[in-house]
Amino acid sequence: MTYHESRNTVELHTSDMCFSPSETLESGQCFRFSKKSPDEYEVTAMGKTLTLGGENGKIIFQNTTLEEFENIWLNYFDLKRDYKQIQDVLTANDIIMRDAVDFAPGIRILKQEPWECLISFIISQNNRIPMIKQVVKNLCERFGEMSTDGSFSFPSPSVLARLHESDITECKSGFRAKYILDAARKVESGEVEINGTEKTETGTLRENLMRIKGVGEKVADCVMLFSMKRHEVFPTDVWVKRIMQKLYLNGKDTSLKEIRAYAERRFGAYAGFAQQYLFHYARLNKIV
DNA sequence: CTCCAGGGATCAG
DNA sequence: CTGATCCATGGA
Repeated sequence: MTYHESRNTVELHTSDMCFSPSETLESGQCFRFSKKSPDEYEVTAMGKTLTLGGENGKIIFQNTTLEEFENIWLNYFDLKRDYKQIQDVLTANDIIMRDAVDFAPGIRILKQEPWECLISFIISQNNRIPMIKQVVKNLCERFGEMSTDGSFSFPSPSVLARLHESDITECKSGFRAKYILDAARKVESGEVEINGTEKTETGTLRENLMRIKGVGEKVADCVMLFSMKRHEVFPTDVWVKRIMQKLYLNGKDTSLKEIRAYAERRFGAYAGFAQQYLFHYARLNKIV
């Protein structure tokens, strides 16, 4: 992997072809991005707005510098990790995973900011991706701070904690407004720690997150996988449940708990990567 | 009109 | 502990 800067853009060259901006962004991990052209996405994250595009080993990062690329985007897109090795392990003796990986080999597991990720996945419950994006956008535009480039920051826990539930409902969050408020209060007060949790054991971290109203196992696992590098967890939603039952469990109706346990046993330390390949595969192929 | 969405809280058994 | 029902909102 090599990269170089020229005129406010950074070009990234990879030989393994395990990074696709579209596959990564469209795989349902993050919600503040938009498609600018068939091959260009605008992402707002880490307090920055980035435009990126390209496929097949050559990715262009616009509106950034070499320093910013190395300090922020390399980490955010998890570009230092060897995904070829992960795919090799997952697809060894697994024809199902072979198909899922081949369908979108360019998916990366992002390293998002925990607070934004937490609120995003609280909003995600019983909701659809376009609506989740809209609510997140509303929160940012109403309560975030506008930066010089005109984009909005994600509002901090202290800002949201001081709001009334009705302020949040106006962002079209529906019944989740009280959950967002509870999350803001518990993070703001320090009752639930979401930063500097690297040393916390995954099970303990999950229990802590679930002290927030509106955070169950699935939301907690998404937050841990997409913002805390807990790659051994296997967030089990309806899509993952359906595809696991269909492809791995002979179509037998199986509880979420059992599916999660089965997957964590089968995929081990790479369960989170497997989950993301399977989710994207199931959703875009409309597998029932 | 009805049905449902990257679930979870609540309540019944 | 497991299963059913409800939840705001908007698009199909």
